[in-house]
Amino acid sequence: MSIPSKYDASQVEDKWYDYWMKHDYFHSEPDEREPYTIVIPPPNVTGVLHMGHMLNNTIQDVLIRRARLQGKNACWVPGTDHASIATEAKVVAKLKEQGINKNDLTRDEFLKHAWDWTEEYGGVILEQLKKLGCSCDWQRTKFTMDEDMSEAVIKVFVDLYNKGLIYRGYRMVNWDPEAQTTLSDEEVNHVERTDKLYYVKYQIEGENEYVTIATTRPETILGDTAICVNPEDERFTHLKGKNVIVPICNRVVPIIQDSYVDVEFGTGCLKITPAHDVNDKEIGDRHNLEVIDVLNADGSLNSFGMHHEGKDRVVARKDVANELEKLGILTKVEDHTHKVGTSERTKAVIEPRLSDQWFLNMQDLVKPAIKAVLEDEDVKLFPKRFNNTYRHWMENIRDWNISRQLLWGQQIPAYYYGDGKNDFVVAENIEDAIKLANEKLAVTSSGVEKPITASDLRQDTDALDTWFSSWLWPISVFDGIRHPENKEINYYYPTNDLVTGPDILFFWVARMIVAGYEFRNKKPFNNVYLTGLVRDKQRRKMSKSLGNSPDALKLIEEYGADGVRVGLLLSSAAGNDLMFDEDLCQQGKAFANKIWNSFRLIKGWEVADISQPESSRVAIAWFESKFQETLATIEDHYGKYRISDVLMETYKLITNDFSSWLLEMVKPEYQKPIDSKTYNAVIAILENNLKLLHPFMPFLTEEIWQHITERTPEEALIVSKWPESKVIDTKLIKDFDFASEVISGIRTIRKQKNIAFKDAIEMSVLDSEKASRAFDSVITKLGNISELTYTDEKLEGALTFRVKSNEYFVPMQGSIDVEAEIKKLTEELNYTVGFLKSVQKKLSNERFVAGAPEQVVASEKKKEADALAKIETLKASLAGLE
RNA sequence: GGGUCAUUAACUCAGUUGGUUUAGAGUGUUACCUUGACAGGGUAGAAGUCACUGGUUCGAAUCCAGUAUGACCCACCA
Repeated sequence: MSIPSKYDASQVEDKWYDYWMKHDYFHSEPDEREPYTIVIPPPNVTGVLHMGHMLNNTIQDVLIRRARLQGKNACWVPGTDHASIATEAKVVAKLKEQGINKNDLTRDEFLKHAWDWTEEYGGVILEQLKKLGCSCDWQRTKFTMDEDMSEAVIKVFVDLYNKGLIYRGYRMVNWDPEAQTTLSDEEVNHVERTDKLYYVKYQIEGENEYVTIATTRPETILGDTAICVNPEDERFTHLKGKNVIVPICNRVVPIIQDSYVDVEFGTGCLKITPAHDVNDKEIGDRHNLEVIDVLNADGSLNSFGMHHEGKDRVVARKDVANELEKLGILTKVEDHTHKVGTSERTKAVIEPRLSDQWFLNMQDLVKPAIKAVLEDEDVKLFPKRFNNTYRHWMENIRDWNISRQLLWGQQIPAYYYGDGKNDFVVAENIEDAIKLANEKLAVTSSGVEKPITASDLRQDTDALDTWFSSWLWPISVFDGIRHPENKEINYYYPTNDLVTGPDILFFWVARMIVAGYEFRNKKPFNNVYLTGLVRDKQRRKMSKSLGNSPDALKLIEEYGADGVRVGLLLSSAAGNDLMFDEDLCQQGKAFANKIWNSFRLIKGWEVADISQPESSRVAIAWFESKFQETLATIEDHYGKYRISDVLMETYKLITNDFSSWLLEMVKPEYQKPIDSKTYNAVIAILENNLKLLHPFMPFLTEEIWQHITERTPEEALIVSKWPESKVIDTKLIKDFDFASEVISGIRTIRKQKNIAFKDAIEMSVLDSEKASRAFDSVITKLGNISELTYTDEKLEGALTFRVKSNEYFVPMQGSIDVEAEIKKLTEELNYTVGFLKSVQKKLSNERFVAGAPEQVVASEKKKEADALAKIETLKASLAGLE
């Protein structure tokens, strides 16, 4: 069989993915083995793969494949999130294109459209993950709106309501006028921008005097119900108890005093609009002020806007300002830079708005989750510094607004039966609701009227926040809410690792920990690996809006999934941002090709029943130790989630130790056969290398694995066994390092003198080091030394080089460039003398000798002795030349 | 306004509790060699006052304080 010299990923990747799928290697069922579980951070069902997904799913796949090789029962649960606000926005936009207005549709009609959309585009992203090589258990694919998942959400809502933790309240919430829904505090981003600050004077009732206030939002003047000053502010003491006239609407409102007002800011005089500002609302509550809401749900002014009614708030702002100017009471306009809340999803400017919403009281829920992370380290965050962020958020947590004025999501299971504020019941289904409603009526009303039936009940029209379903994800994918004692949840939960971006630490990670303790009394996962953001070369965040994110599938097409995976992981320390550069994928691709060709070389050898050369024997013994050393380092890195370090170690092992050294050492002469003992050992080594590499480059490694020899499906690499740790022969490794320096020396001389490798040379050694001779056969082979001899005295008229204090002589015919030799020796001497000085400086410092640990002093003395010995040989050589 | 993190070679990053050579890796770069594994491979080399200023110490890239620059997070000053 001839093997192509170029590795072609496109020919290989789909083949092996199908093969693994066909043999169910991604699928997991509970058994007696130790489980290793990851639940995927479910991407938006209608989303497409971007670089962030590629990064964190590659990491998850690395972890899961390694666990599988370690013989654990590896289970990676994939799925998607219904992402209520984002998906609904897309559906609404699509309907609009078709000339359909959402408001003309019934709830069921709209949901039908949304489901159609989900079925059409949903899951595209999961197909893309397959291209990346992700070994998810696809039989377990979940969607946050699956019937069982929704049931769990509803059950949890009812449970929390019955515990008194969920309540309905008329509160100031974040209103997104574009999506026309409320948002939780976490969904609001504060962005800096420069607006106008308008100074407006209000007339004091019955007097020809004015007070001036400053506002960025003149349109809300129409909702003013007071003017407020600081009671300490002497400039305004004379105004106490007086009223002012609100411009335009000419409402008479009181001047009140509250210490909230900052004397320094603006005019020191604050207009109070309780309906449109959180602080104003609080002040209003303290002073029993009227609340006048001037805005409609879409952000336009309502009838309180008078002749500005119907105008959008932004338009109205200018118009009102103009009107104020005409009235001659706009005294000043200046630029003002401040932070404005915007919607995370729609980017619309958020309006604080009073409305009836559902809230979850977080105060007590959060307690076990704080303890778990910060005190017990039951859940560990990587990198650890996120503990601080976590603490800050958790300790300052406020009640969670969980209702959304959306249709796409789990409908809130509250049923209203009357007009009163408390005429509702919360139940998992309508039957329970009827029962509960009747019970409640029997208690509250004296005369029993006719019993309530289904038609008397109206279900709350709001849906739940998306995160109210995804916070259950690690539990609900195993049906642990509905059936808390089922076999799966008991086996797979808590999961092992969670890999996600720090941007959803609050949205999701923290809330999952809360949910875990509340509903299972157990953490949802042991470790959280927070990846960095993927940035471009100019350090900009990769985002759709900037258009700087490369097309994931195109990258895979060009470099192969393995190449892209390697490219992404080559430089991504946990929690640090990743500067993505396509060149790294190119490096990944070249690496794949390199491994492919090393395999080609081995496969091309003819094997014969001949004796094993000493050089091969020792080379193999060395590599086996080197491999073990690397394996130990790798295990350590894995334990610390230093995934890119794992990859770099593996990369060096394969390109340096394996390809550049081992293969060169055991390579038979051209067109001569290799002995079977060496061949078999090299194959075994190659197989172990493939195992280390498989988590990173699953396709390439499986391809080579299957090329090495015929394998049954059970013998596939993906389900083979991770290499065992053995004792490391450190002496052998050290001896080899020494030998490799000798070989380097020979190569340097060959290069300087232009001696072709095919011309054998002699070499003799003055072995003051008493160096190990274990690798002499290797030195002879790789240096092409015809005769290696040990001598007691310097060899005149030869080229020399030194390793430590050993001297090596290569006799030369013809003249030697004495000048160059002297120069070289002098340079080396100077360096060594300089080095000696720095060591001696330390040693002559009494306080160092007295203060430093014995071990350190000893090592410094050894350095001194080594340097002195080397200087001696250098000086002697120089003297010989001159 | 509060907080977290970063700043080491041209680039991307290591450098673990201060002491294994006068700071490392991968990529890139330079010179030469090589067309019998390798969209290349090999060999050798160049390249860094470890952001800055002080301090602690026998000894600091590493610990402390401050400064500068950048990034991110949190926060209801109109």
